[in-house]
Amino acid sequence: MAGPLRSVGRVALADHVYDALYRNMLVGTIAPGSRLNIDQLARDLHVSPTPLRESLARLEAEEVVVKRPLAGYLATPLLTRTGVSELFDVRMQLEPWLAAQAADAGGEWPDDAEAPAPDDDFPRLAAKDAWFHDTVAALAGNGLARQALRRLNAHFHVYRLFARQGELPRALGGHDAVAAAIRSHDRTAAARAMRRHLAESRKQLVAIADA
Amino acid sequence: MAGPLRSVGRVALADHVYDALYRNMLVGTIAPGSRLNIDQLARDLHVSPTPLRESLARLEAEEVVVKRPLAGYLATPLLTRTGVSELFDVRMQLEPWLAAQAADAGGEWPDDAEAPAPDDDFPRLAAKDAWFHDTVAALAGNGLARQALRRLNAHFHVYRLFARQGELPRALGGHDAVAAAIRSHDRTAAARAMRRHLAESRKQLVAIADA
DNA sequence: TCGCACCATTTCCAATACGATATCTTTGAT
DNA sequence: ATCAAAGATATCGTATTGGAAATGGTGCGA
Repeated sequence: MAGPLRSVGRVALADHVYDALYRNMLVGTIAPGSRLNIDQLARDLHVSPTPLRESLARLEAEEVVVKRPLAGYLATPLLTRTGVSELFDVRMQLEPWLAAQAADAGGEWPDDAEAPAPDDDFPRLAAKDAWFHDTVAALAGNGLARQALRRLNAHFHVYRLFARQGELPRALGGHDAVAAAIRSHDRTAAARAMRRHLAESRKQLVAIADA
Repeated sequence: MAGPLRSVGRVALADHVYDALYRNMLVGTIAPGSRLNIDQLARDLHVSPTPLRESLARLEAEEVVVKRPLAGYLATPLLTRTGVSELFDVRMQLEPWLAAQAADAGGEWPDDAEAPAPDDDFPRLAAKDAWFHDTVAALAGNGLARQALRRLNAHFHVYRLFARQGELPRALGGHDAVAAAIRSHDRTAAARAMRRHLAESRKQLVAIADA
């Protein structure tokens, strides 16, 4: 017996390859805009081209890489200033609403929330940031919205921009206010706190992203 | 000048396979929830398994198919009532705003807009619906929002639901009002018209989708 | 010196075959 | 009829091949 028990962990090799590529692009081992040589990557990751191509297809669907037909894949270039602007315009439409929904919902803000620490490195900060926003979406109870938000890869783009400047985000303190509002089930306060947090992040990012 | 001119047409076979699968799922040749046998599909489409796996990986990232590791791919099941509800909640956050932005923007509503006709079949209606909403997003000038909207695959899910009932959507008349408001650059009217249109569609769909 | 065309190399893309492993189905026993 | 085991089937990853296109470098000509 033991039931399905299937979704404990991923089993497909392509999923691990996907994670490896994603992480390497996040931390800059694979630079934005650089070409992705399939054969070379296959050697480096010790896999055959097949799961690699599969991973790249998925990454392409998420706009983490771009595909030039018959010319290979590229790591998606850094967001320009207008790109940052567009990204935060979309987030501004979704996330305050999600925060409000989360405050309404019955669920409670998890206790094991680890606040971003000053000595966190980029990957850890990115993970915590992604976790925070994803948790808000999860509490809101709209799976599709959560997916849509996830697919924006906001933390991915944001942290690559920070990494270029060697600068660290200052706006992550805003997480507390949002969490507090959700905990006290205050709809409008949650939306407002999220709006403030996003506006803060946006301000710092447009200053970083030129062009 | 003249630019690369490269993206005139797709060249990768996997892209054609992707389109074929998508279309077959839209019109019901591949039923919702049915299994997708890779070898069989490869024979039917006269391609090798290689581009098929790539296409399926992309479709999986877009949630058009679901992957059960070591057990193959499934055509995504029909949206349940809560799924429809979630979908339209997200659209309600994005599309009225996009319509308002489109009304603000300098661009004009294209003349060659073909209104949905009563004798259109499902694929044609789905195409026109998708075109309409995508055009609004395009005029809004936010490429990321447009992508995010596209990735929701709203018309895909909606038309599969209609197809099951053999029923045709009644709410497509609302397109006119939105287009008119955009043409006259009336922000609030555009948003309101889009909101009405979505509410109308939603009403008809939740009636169709049980569970 | 600069631009352009040409050519060789590299790379992508698809096809094919095979082995290992997990799942699905069917058969058979209780 | 229910359950379990065994065979059949499919997925998954590997390895390799060949063709076609794009890239990068070289040399010629203006």
